[in-house]
Amino acid sequence: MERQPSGFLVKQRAFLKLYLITLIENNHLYGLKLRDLLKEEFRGLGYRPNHPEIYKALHDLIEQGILFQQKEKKQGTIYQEVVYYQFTEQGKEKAEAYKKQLKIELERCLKLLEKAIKDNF
Amino acid sequence: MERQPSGFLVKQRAFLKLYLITLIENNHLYGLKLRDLLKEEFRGLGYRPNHPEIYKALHDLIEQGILFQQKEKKQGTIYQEVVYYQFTEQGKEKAEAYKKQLKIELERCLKLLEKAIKDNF
DNA sequence: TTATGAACAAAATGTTCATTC
DNA sequence: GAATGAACATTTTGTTCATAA
Repeated sequence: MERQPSGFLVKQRAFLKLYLITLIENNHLYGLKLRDLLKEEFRGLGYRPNHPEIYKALHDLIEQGILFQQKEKKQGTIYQEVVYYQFTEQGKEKAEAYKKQLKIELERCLKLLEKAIKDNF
Repeated sequence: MERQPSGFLVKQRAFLKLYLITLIENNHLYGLKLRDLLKEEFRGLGYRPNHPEIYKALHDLIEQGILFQQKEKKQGTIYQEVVYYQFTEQGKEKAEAYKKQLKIELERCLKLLEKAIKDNF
C-alpha cells in the first residue's frame, strides 16, 4: 500500500535539496558550511534548518545519482577531513529535471498560500 | 523538553483551522460538508484534505475555546443527526486573534517560497 | 572544537476500522 | 450510503549520541 500524499505544501526535505543543488552548483562546500549558509540566508524569515536535515537531504541527492562525495582536507591550518559534494556524470542533467519539477511545485504552493490569504482576509 | 520547530512552512492543521473558522463564520456546516467544500475549493491546486484532518482541526478549535458542537438533525428526508459548529461566547474574539497570527505566518511562508523561486531559478 | 552521520524520539498526517443513523 | 470519530500506521522532522580529527 502506497501512502497518498494529500498534496499540501512542499516538504522541507525537497525544499532543501533544491537549495543544495544550487549552492553546490556555484560553490565548493561541505555539509556544515551548507547548513551555516542556509541558516544565515533564512535568518530573517525565521527558518533555521538543522544539520541532520541537511545531511539527509545530501544523502538523498546521492541516492538519486545527482551528487557524490569527495573527501578532502579542509583548507586552513588545522588538519580536518571534510566531505565535499560534486555532481556525477549525469548529475547536472538529473538536477535540472529535479529543479524543473520543484519549480512547478513551489509555484503551486505559492498559489495555495495566496489563495488562503485572499479567502480568509 | 519542548521540541523546537525549525520554522519551515505552516502546518496543514493550522492552515485548515483558518479555513474552518472562515467557513463557519459564513455558513451553517458540519464536518463532512466542510471537507467536501474544501476538497472542491482546492481541487485545482492538487490539495485533497481528508476527513480525519478536518475533524482533528475542528476538535482543536473546540479545545481552544473557539467553537462548540451543536448536534442537529440534517435537513432532508432521512433522519440523520449531524454535528454543526458554532462560535462560543468568546469564540469570535479568539478566532480573530488566531487569524491575525495566521496571517503573519502565511505571509512569512509566502516570502520563503518567493525567495526560493528567486534564489534557485 | 568542528564535522559527519547514525540512532532515537516526537510530531504531523494518512489509512483503516467501529459505530450510528 | 453518509457521518463522526477513534485507533492505528507511516512519514517527516527534530534531538541526542558516537566517532573522528
